[in-house]
Amino acid sequence: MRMNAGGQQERRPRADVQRNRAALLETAQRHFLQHGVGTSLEAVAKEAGVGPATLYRHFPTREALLAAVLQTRSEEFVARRAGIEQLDNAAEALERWLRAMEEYLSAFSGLPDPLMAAARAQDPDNPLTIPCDILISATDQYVRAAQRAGHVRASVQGYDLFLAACSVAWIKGTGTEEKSLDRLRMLIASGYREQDPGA
Amino acid sequence: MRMNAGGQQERRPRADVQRNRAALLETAQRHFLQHGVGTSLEAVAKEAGVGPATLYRHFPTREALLAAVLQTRSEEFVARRAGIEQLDNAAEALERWLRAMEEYLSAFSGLPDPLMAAARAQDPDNPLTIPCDILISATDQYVRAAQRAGHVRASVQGYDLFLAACSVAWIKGTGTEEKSLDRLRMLIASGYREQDPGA
DNA sequence: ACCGTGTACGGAGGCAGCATCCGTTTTGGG
DNA sequence: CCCAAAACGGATGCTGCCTCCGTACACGGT
Repeated sequence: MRMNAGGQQERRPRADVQRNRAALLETAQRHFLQHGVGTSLEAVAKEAGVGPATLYRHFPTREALLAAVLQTRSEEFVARRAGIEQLDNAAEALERWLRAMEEYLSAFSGLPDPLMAAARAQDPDNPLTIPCDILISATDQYVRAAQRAGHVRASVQGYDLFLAACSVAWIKGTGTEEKSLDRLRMLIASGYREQDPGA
Repeated sequence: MRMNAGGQQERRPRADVQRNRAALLETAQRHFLQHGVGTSLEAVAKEAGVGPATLYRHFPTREALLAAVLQTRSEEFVARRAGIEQLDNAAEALERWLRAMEEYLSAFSGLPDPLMAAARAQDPDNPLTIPCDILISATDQYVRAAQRAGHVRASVQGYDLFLAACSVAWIKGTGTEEKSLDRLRMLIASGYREQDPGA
């Protein structure tokens, strides 16, 4: 008899459960991309071909659905991170990481809001808390490395740049044009970079 | 006979209209302060002692109500601006202006979103467009003055710092603690300030 | 003081989205 | 093939948005 870690009976997951879950994730991702994180969950359920109750059974809250969709998206993201970690230039690694994170955060319009809420509350029941903490601690790593190499001011913390990336992602989500965003990114970069003393 | 600018008959505004409008504005401000810009308009109407239709007749959209409430709030704001303009230190004037604007923008949680939408769309029908444009052009003034005095990098535009202020206000609205906000403000200030060449 | 006009009011109602309950269907092990 | 457990999904109640339309009230004139 199948047993799980807790010593209870284990059954192979039912086929319809997996099917529905996959359909929901796929549809939800499309709707999040198109209409932002505030999209109608009823519409998602209908388009996925399930009733509303099925959606809520799989994902009790909007945040849970969001976290699950982000999970599927994070594969590409971690691959990108692996590429970044091979860089020996800590300053460029930080820069690329921030950009990657910003793109991740602006995947769906409105995504930064629930993420910030999760980052603040530290509620273990909020499914977004974990991905959020990962982002913050990773940023801190890159910042420390760049600081050791003398590229970043000592007063800067990883969390600060996480906030900055969230900000840029938020602004991006409001539809601001790319040119303005670029100038804002430059402004932030000027803010955290150690001024070159050899000039 | 009373005439208005268009040459049409003019009547003194009815007493109940003014009363209702004032009650709505007062109640709306309280609700915006307490629950953010997304607060229930039905609840506002009920607490102001009027029907929903009366609210919508006075303020056809949520943005219209928001703009009217902001209007009443802006008196204190312009007074503050008058105080700033008397400063002869352009760098400090800019700094104080940015801080004043940030506080104005974070008066109600969620306020930056509709404001950014108005800033982007430039829709003349959106009642938030005008206050928004005022903020942007004022920021530009302060930036130019500070640049003439050599305190701010030439690459920085007023709109950039408007965006930055919106960002900080947005983050503030998500409930981030003041300590983190201060570090973010420092980061931004380091970003726009001209590095002192005499060091 | 009263009256008529036109302006403003507000309850009722249609609509959309959220979240849940419970009778029914599906699934897969025995 | 059967049956118990598991999952499904339509129906439902709720809240908030916004509008329509019959009613009440305020104001200017007499």
